[in-house]
Amino acid sequence: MRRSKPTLETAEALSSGYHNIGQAAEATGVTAKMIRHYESLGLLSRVERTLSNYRIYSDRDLHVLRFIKRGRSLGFSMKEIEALLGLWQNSRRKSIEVRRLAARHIEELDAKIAEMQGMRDTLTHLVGACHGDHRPDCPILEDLGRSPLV
Amino acid sequence: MRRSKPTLETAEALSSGYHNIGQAAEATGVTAKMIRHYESLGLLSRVERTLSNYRIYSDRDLHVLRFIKRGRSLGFSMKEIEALLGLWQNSRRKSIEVRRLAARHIEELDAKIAEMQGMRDTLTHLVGACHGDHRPDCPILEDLGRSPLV
DNA sequence: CTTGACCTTGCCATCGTGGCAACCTTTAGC
DNA sequence: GCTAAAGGTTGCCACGATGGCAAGGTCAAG
Repeated sequence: MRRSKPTLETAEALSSGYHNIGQAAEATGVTAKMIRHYESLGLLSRVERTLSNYRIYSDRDLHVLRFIKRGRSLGFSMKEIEALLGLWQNSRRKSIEVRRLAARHIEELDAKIAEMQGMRDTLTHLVGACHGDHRPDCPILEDLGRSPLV
Repeated sequence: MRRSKPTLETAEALSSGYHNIGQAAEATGVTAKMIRHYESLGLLSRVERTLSNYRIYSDRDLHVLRFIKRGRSLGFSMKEIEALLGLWQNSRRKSIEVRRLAARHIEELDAKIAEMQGMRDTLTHLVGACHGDHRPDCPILEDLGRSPLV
């Protein structure tokens, strides 16, 4: 069974509201590479293909990609984003589940922030104590090299 | 040329101030795995071996391992630690080089902290606006799913 | 001599992303 | 219609720091 229009389907798709991966990348700010990656993670349901095997994306797919991008920019892991996407697409979700997930993420952020602030404060103190000239003496190295550390 | 004491060398080494990898790990809090890894990165100069191919570590090696561990706990990358170790072991170093390295690291920490605080603040706001009950409505998902985002 | 603890090397996995290679398809210019 | 450029396809390797596992060698105690 031969098609009357050999390989035109790509043009068809693009002119009827669909986008190829480059257009999707530009429209969402997600690189083509990562779009394929998210598909492989199962975050984009059943991506359609043209006759010539090009991926085509609907506006809904772009919406999902922006969702992922926004989730990443808020520091969510791919696993968390997967869960959030599931909730987003489930009209019978309970908002408390979303909030729990976000609250847990805030806790993780707070822990990391506190850890890094501790590093920064220690380093700031050490840098302040280092005269920083041509001489070798340096409290920073003394801290790092102090033996037992305990 | 045969040795008079066949494979005793390991015991010899351990009884003359040297440590095998397990002892070094326990003494420094660095896992045996990571000790080998740091060696492969060239951070531990020429690690000695016993006749039976066991690594043996001097007190100086343990000192280096503690230096690395402390550097990691301050958030330095392995590359930065490599540089710091070089300065530490160079008696003709200039303290300004050490301070520059540390100051740059503080800037990176500050940037990451600011980024994560931004995430946390946004999320805290969203979580505060989410009633978090059995209903599906949720400002968190609305933020993630808001189309153009812009 | 056996057993268990500990050492050796080497490979795979994580997580999110980038890069490259080899090859196929579409598009634009001539 | 041919050709070249642009852009799509898959697949593999890399990062950074760490963990895990497997297969084998070694050591110390019973």
